[in-house]
Amino acid sequence: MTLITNSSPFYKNILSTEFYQSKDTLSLARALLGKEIFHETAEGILSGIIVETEAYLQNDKACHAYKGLTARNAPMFGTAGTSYIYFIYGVHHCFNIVSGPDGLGEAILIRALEPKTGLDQMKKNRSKESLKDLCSGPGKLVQAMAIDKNFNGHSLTEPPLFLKQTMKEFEIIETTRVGIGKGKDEHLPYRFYIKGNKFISKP
DNA sequence: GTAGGGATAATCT
DNA sequence: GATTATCCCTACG
Repeated sequence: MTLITNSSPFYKNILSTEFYQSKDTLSLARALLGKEIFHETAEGILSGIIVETEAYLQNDKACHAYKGLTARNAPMFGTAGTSYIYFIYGVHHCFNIVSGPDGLGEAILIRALEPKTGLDQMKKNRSKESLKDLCSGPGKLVQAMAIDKNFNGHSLTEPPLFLKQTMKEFEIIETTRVGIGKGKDEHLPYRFYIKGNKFISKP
């Protein structure tokens, strides 16, 4: 295993707290597209580029924080740029990036990644061979990237789990969110993805 | 290739 | 006791 020190070029271009705090949640959901998530694990480095996001705002009925602070959603009220991870359907975890000022319960769900680094390890984690099956959904990417609930509340400006700038260029498609029930603000156009990218969870 | 439904448990009422 | 920001397998064209 390669030893990486804090002065390594590998840590250049890590997105700072200022990046997350300088935007409202909808703007950040767009800005996160094209950024690359890295996870340093014992089995090596895993990474993927964010190709699909969904925003959840405080005054939005589908938001976990809509009814206020609880034990589960507490990280959503913390500092922008920390992670919020929850368990859903008794089966899957979902990975979110907290947004908005402290005390406001907003976050962005990461719905899909384009796998980049550590492809063999991701295939093992997922028991799938096709690249399209590795990260094309919120539950899938958490499994592929070996993210677990211990990262709930982790600052994404620090290893071993962090985001970096990339040079990617693309067009953004805006549409409605996935899996939102009736009467829960399901019509809001809070889902964003990279036009033409084949690694999104659905068109 | 697509549609339908079951799995499964933390969280909140 | 109901609900849930999902995934995967099976059945059928």
